[in-house]
Amino acid sequence: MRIGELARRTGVSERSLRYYEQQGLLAADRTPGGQRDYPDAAVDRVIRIQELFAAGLHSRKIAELLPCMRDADGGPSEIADAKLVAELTAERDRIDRMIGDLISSREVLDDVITAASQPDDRPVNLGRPG
Amino acid sequence: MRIGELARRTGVSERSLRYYEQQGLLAADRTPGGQRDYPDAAVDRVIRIQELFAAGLHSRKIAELLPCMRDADGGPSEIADAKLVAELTAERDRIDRMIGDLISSREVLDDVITAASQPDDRPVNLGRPG
DNA sequence: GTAGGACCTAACATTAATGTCAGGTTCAAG
DNA sequence: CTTGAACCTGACATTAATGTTAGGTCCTAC
Repeated sequence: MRIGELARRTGVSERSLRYYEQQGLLAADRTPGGQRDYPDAAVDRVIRIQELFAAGLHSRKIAELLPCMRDADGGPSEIADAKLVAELTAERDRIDRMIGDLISSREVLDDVITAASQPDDRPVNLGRPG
Repeated sequence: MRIGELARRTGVSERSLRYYEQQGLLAADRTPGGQRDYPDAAVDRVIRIQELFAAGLHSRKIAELLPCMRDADGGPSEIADAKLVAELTAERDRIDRMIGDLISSREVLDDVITAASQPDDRPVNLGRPG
């Protein structure tokens, strides 16, 4: 598929897809005329890349990580070396802390939303009065 | 307490603490000489602010949200209006998606880390051979 | 072959929190 | 008083993904 369709199917801008290629995250064949031609598997890959960005990994680390992932094709094409394992372990720990922060923030938002829906002081009543 | 101690106790840089003040997130009294003087409650507040930043909220939204939070002092000083509730609900949904992404990314990292620790192809063995 | 949409590269802009530096002031201790 | 650490303001820099624009090429349908 070409870049427009991939963008549509992933919700990622064409600009970002080209950036991913530039960063070595996403390869594409080229048509004789020079236009990018992506395999179907690119959809999953792009979604994975977005998740990793959302998790706060930088493109370089994602580039190192991707070849070690098991994708639709089968097993990983590389095994992470000790240095990468150490880095990924640190990232995983950071992600765990981040999840904790997110859960905490979610509660804060939820409290404020709930307080606005129940403006009086009486304790939260989970059932309905009747 | 002064800014240096607050920075030490929260792990947030002095630069960021001043920025939070500038953004209306964190108030401080001033000594006669003009130096910031924070109450003890500032520690919790700064941690909360950091969590909200980590959750991807921008400073302006945090500034609107903070007065509606229940803090150590007691109840919230304001109730979120309908517009803010709508925005916070959208943020909460985004956070939920983000948590999902993070969990997904965490699994990816974990797989790669595990694969590197168990380089052979045999299925994962949770016990020890002996 | 031509029209128009989709695509190409390249360059510059943006955002938002944070880092860093410079030049000056305050504070606590001797 | 003086000294040195801590603090002040203000300005500029950085980062990293993404937006935007310009000027040109490709592709499909007619």
